[in-house]
Parts: sequence; structure tokens; C-alpha cells
Amino acid sequence: MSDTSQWLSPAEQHAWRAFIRLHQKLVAHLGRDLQAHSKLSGADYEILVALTDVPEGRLRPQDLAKAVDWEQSRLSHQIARMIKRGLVAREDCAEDGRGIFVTLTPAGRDVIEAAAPQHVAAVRRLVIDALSPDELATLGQISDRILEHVDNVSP
Amino acid sequence: MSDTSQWLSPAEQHAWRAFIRLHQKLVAHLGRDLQAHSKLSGADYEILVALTDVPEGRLRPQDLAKAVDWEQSRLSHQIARMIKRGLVAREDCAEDGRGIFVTLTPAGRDVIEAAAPQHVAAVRRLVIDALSPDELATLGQISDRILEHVDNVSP
DNA sequence: ACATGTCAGTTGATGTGTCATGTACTTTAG
DNA sequence: CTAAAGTACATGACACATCAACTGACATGT
Repeated sequence: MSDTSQWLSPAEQHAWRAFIRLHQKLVAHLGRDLQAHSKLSGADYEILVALTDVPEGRLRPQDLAKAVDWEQSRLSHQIARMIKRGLVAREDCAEDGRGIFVTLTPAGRDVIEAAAPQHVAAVRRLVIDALSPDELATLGQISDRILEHVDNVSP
Repeated sequence: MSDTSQWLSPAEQHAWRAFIRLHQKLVAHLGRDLQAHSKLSGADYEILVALTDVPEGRLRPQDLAKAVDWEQSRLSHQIARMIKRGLVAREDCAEDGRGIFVTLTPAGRDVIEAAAPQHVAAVRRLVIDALSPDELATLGQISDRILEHVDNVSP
């Protein structure tokens, strides 16, 4: 049970905590920004972006879930709330009687098109501007590396 | 208002999305792990760690909020829930009639001491092991850099 | 035809985060 | 001393996430 790697070294702990703290701060900040300017939550934004990323502006919940890396149930609840606010709509799926399409409404498209520039500007101001292009690239590479590692190590 | 930096370049976008995706995956993973092994949420864990980090095992909510970088209200709700489960307790504060102390209960101490090695091992397995020491140090530096930048740029 | 298993998506219970507001105590100004 | 302003924390309402259980549709073998 007791080996050299039971605890994190100070350097490891520092790096880890800084990483966690950073993300929390960024998400909180960007979320508030989004809410203030566009009445959207971060979750709303993700869904709308995923839908605008595809030419028809509509996706099966399965594919949408893959695109944003969410669980089915979370997505279902989220879609229900967004339908209530008129941002997306449900459409029946001809090919598969159990399936549906989630489609961007015109209102939803307006909202995301209004919100995106603000949000991108905030990301740039908070993150991109803090780093040199090299550093940013490094951050991306390290993130990719860990992501791949996590996917390998865990089911 | 229209300048070259209204959108993110593909490289910028890739780095940013990888970073966000990574964090989401890690938090979800570690949260499930913690819940499965110790019946603790990530939030519970943070609070317990902050309390064990201080010798007396008790803190004013103010200081606790600073330690974990949370809003006061979130902390208050969290404390209320943890009291119900017997992990922490409220103590009156002699110096200031409005204040309280949040103190670690013996049960709370047992729980965190049982949970910590598991959690640390998971962090090591998922993150630390994915990187060389150099890369990890770089990740820490970059995180620090952005954190400082965010604190400067925003109130 | 129909029993069985699987798949797409939904729902309800419960725990958590945020915002606005409330309560009680303390500090300060006059 | 007292009225007003500020501080420390709590609370209620609501948005959100997760888990397990559910509904209805497809697919297959007999």
C-alpha cells in the first residue's frame, strides 16, 4: 500500500490544482458573460453550436450527444428546456420510428448568431491573449495527450 | 469592431476545445470514482481537503470560501448538506456573534482519510502518468499564466 | 404470429449551483 | 445613545446534472 507514488509531489500538486482552479474560473466567467449578454447558459451554447456546425441544422439526439460528449439523459432534459424557450424543436424521424430530430429554430439561430461573437471575444480576451501562439499550441497538445490517455485507461 | 480576431483560428479553436473537453472528462471521471469509492461528491472532497489543510480542522465560511474559491451562498448550501450527513458541524464563534466555524467532525476526518489515497491514485493514473515531468510543469506554468491574466483582466 | 432482447428517447427523484433576498449582529456617524 | 450602513451567513426559488426506471419501436428466432 505504501509506495513512493501514494501522494503527489509538491510540483505535481501545484500543476494539478492550478489546472483545476483555472478551468473553474474560466467556466464561471464565461457562463456569467453568456448569461448576461445572451440569456444563454454554457450548456445552451454548446447545443446551439453543435447544431449550427451541421449544415441542415438538425441532429439525432444520439449524434448530438456524441458531438458534445454528454449523456443521453442530460441531453434529453436540456432539449426539453430549450424547446420550452423556442430555441430548438423536435421533429419526427421518418427512417426510425423511435428516433427524432432536434432542429434549430429560426429564433435559436438568431440567438446563437448574436451570442457567438461576444463569447468568442471573451475566450480570446481571457485565454488566447494570455499566451503566445507556441504556448497555446502546447496547451492543445498536452490536452490532447491527456484526453487520449484517459480514453485508453478508462472504459 | 470588425478586426481579424473576431473568430478563432483553427489552431486556436482546437486548443480551446481540447482544453474544455479534457476538463469535463476529468471532472466527470474523478467525480464518479469518488462517489463510487467514498460516497463523496467532488464538492464534498474539496471542502474536506480544505478543512484538513488547516491544523485546527475548522474555518470561518469566509476563509473556507477563499480557500476553495467558491461563492458564499454555494458554500452555505454545501455546508448545510454536509452537516446533515455528519461530515462537518457548525460551531458558534465567540469573537463575532454573526460568525460561525465550520469544523471537521471525527466522522468527516475518517471519510476524507479513507477517500484521499484513492482519489490521488486516480489523478495520478489519469493525468500525471500521461505526461512527462516537463510537460506537467509546463501545464502548471501555462495554467498559472492564464489564471493571473484572468485575474488582471476581470474584476 | 409472438416472445424476447435491444435500441431511442423520456421521465421522476434527488443532489447541486446561482441569484435575489432575508436575518441577525456589528460598526460608524452624528 | 441611536439611526443608518455594512458584514456574516442562511434561505427559497429556480436552473441544471445524474441515476435508475420507464415507454414505445425495431429486430430476430422460433
